[in-house]
Amino acid sequence: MPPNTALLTDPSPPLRSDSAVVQTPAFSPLYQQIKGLILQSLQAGEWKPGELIPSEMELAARFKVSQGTVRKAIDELAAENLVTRRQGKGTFVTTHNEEQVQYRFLQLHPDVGQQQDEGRAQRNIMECRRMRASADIARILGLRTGDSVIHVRRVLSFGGTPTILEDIWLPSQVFKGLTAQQMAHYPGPTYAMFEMEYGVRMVRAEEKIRAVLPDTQQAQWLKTTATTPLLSVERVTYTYNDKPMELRRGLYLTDSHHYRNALS
Amino acid sequence: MPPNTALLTDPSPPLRSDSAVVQTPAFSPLYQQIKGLILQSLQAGEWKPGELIPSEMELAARFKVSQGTVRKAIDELAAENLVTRRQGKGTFVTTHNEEQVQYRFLQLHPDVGQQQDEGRAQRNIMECRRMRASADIARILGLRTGDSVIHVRRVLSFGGTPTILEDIWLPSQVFKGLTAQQMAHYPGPTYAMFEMEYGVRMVRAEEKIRAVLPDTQQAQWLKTTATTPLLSVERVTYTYNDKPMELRRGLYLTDSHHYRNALS
DNA sequence: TAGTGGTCTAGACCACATA
DNA sequence: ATGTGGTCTAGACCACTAC
Repeated sequence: MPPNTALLTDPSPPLRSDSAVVQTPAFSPLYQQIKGLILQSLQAGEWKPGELIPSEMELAARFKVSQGTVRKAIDELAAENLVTRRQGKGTFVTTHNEEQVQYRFLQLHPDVGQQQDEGRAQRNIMECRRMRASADIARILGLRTGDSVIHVRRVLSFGGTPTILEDIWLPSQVFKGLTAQQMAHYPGPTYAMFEMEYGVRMVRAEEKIRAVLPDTQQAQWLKTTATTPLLSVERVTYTYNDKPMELRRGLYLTDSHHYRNALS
Repeated sequence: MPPNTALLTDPSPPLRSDSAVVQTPAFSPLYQQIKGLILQSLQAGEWKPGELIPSEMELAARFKVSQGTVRKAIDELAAENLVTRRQGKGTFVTTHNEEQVQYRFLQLHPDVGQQQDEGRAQRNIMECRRMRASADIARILGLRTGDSVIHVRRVLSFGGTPTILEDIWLPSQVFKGLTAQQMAHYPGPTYAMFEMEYGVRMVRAEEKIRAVLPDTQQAQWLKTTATTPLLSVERVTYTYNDKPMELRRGLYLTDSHHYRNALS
């Protein structure tokens, strides 16, 4: 069988939404096409977060390619943290819940002490209501100015010390009916709640970090002074297809915590 | 040929310096062993930064394994940025020089403007001399308190604006004879100079970030005020075998720049 | 045209988990 | 005992680069 023609019988239109870059005649290796098809199934919710996806052999049969090709496709998905392989058990859809790697996107760590003790952060929801998106928030979320968004403001405390003040904006259309109760009482990461309650899987994020001083109101919320410098962390969180689904603007108190980053 | 026995004829002692974790009888896949051998050659300087390493076929013949096994070993080295593959040309030892990805470890980006215009940063060396390592610097660099280290203090300016104040500590034994002239006048990243002049390849780094206020002296150097919050970035840079070879403590002015980070 | 890395296949066997 | 992913091999062909 000639390569690169196998999947043209598949009823999926050639939606190559990679980027706006002009590509050469769009050569795409077979395993990339397979990866795209698996991605579509993930997006469509055929397999839900935490669930087992079909074995490599099954997928190979389904797509009429060799197991090795499916393997390479899954390898890339695993490298992007979209699925998780477990030897002897199978391949699972990655979830923000029930891993030891909870709080994947939170890089703030205590200066001393064992591990991510953040699991038991106290959440204080100060606000949770719909509003109209300002121009810059709309732009970042890919909405139009004035579109409805949900605004959440909360304080996270570790060991009784207020440490993170966060403003979160979410598109109302997707997170319809989100309440302060949900934000406060869901056991586990907020992103796990988004998966369970709204079927939204956050797969990656980008952060811009600065040093700032809080205004008096912010300083009060964090029980600190207006002369205590804070980390300003703006996070844009993306779901499938590089679609932005959340904007967070956080202020981190770094007296006894630090933001950790590994470079390679 | 039974797998996992192929390389025992090689004159390399089983230096498995992975971690202090107790491992099960130390099963190691063939490709990992190959990876280790290639790594040893990189460390030993058999192939220098920027140079072409032997083709997959040659390495396969040398190690008496299949090309596919060598490929998997190189795949991992490429994923760790230790080598760079270029289709049709070969596999090259990654260098901090002569890439478009210069300044690999510098995450500070201008808020506006095209790309990493940082290439033409002005470097102002304020200090470069040997000193005795304090307890905490010695600990971080894996030295003993009082061992000789070279201390460099410099200011980086972008477009005429002082933006980064950095203190750098390096083990004197390795960077013997480093001068302020070298630090100031080498064209290209400092890490490229370390490769060329001292044969030290920095392969990864870890950063701890906080928000701080400068003291009056630091504020003067950055031509700012003592009430302007700054990013404090402590970077430990590692060469092969997870050996720490540099400590940097930087203060970043984030008025018109931000620290960027991608999470996945 | 020759050589490189990149893709694809097929089959064998190993390690791990579960029943 | 069975099924999963993990490793290893061998060979074929493709795409890119250089000569």
